[in-house]
Amino acid sequence: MSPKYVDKKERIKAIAQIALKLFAQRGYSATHVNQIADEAGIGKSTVYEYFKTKEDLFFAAIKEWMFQFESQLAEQIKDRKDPIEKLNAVADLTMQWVEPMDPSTLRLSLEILRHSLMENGIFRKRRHLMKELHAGSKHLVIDVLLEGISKGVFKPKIAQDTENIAINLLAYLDGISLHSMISENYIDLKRQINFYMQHLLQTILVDPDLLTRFQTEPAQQRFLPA
Amino acid sequence: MSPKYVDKKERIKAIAQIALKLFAQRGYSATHVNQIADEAGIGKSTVYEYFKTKEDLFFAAIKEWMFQFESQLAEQIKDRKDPIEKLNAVADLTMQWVEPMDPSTLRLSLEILRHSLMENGIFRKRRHLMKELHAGSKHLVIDVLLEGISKGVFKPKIAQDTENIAINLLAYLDGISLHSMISENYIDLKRQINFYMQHLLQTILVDPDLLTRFQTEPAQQRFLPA
DNA sequence: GGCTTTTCCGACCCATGGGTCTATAATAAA
DNA sequence: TTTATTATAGACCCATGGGTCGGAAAAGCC
Repeated sequence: MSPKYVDKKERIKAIAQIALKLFAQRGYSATHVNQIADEAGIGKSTVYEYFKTKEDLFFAAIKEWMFQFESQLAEQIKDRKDPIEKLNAVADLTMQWVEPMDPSTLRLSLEILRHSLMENGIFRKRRHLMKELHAGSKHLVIDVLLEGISKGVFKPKIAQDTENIAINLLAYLDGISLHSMISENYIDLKRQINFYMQHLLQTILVDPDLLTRFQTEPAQQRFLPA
Repeated sequence: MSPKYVDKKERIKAIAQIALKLFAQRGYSATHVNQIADEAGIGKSTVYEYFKTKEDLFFAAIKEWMFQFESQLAEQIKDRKDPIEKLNAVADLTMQWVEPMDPSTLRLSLEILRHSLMENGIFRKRRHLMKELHAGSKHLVIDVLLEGISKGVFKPKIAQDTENIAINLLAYLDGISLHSMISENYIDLKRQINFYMQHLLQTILVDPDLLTRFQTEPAQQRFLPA
């Protein structure tokens, strides 16, 4: 039943994943540590063996969520060679996550937002830890940008701005995803993202003609459902 | 201290207003009935004299919030004569509520969203009561539309669609407000609303030339901050 | 087979906070 | 002034759920 040496990292990850599922279903305060332990088939005390508090567990769960995104992103980037295509991978992956319109995704996003906004929200208290949650994806994007520069596809002078560009892109994708999830009727996610990517590429591409390579349709703005 | 006969309606409203303030500050579960009672300068039991449960109180608070919007809307509509101007009043008022970027507004909106989405959310349980929350504003808009028709400004054939049009307008304003609050940087609320109103008016106006009367600037789309 | 270290968990603790009960204060009416 | 009625709140109840503790079970090591 109880092997003497356990891979703690693995165990923490497993518990966090189960917690993530429940938090996504019921929200933070309606999910009890007991339920998480039950779902994991272990005792509540065991959960507390690996996490100091419920808040820690929640934070770890969200971290796990973001890490999943990050590693999928790394995967996708690895699979493409063209820097433009690699940049596109970020947008594609975002759409893959949002598109299924899984309410869990929306619930989790709201929960994160809530805990960032509320006086005593968990992410409010740990603002200093939040950076590192985004750091992974950010660096992936930065690397793509740098690679693009060295390959002569992106303008050399953006080199000093890679971090800002990465942040802007990821923040935009976060924002537009949330919006899209909240009101599915009003936003054509693909068009919106296309629109942003166009502007971004126009700014950073050495040869704007390359734009046509990925842009499949004219990004006319349409907000209202037909 | 305690007069024998109290205006219950008034008292309910007063308590709901105080509750609203606290809910907006801390969110539902972090606001305790005790705090509400303290803030109101009354005992907790007194609160329970007027509300059966905390959930009832929350619901009443949100109702109060929406009622405030509704009565301000009624006010503004009364003050204008032109049907187009009256329709505009809805958009104007929405902007007035959202513009100050009061975090409370965002927090309340999120809380409502949350309780509509979560498995055991308060608004989930009372879906049947939700209609009546929106009914007031909806009917104000419907009346404006009907008035516009009878004055020959709006097309007669929209008469059968007034309710759908009203719902669409109010839902759009809800959605775009939320979006605007969430990511202040990306959305020019005025332009977005302008854009919607243009389309709406184009659809319902008898004489499209009247459009220029209210449209002050070309609604070019700009998403990215300059 | 002992001995030690690590893992696990059932039982417990206790603060919290939603909700109730009841005695008391207020006051309109007689 | 008395009385009936209503308003109020302090004290209480108790379920809930986060968090702790101490001991048992497992397993590596000799």
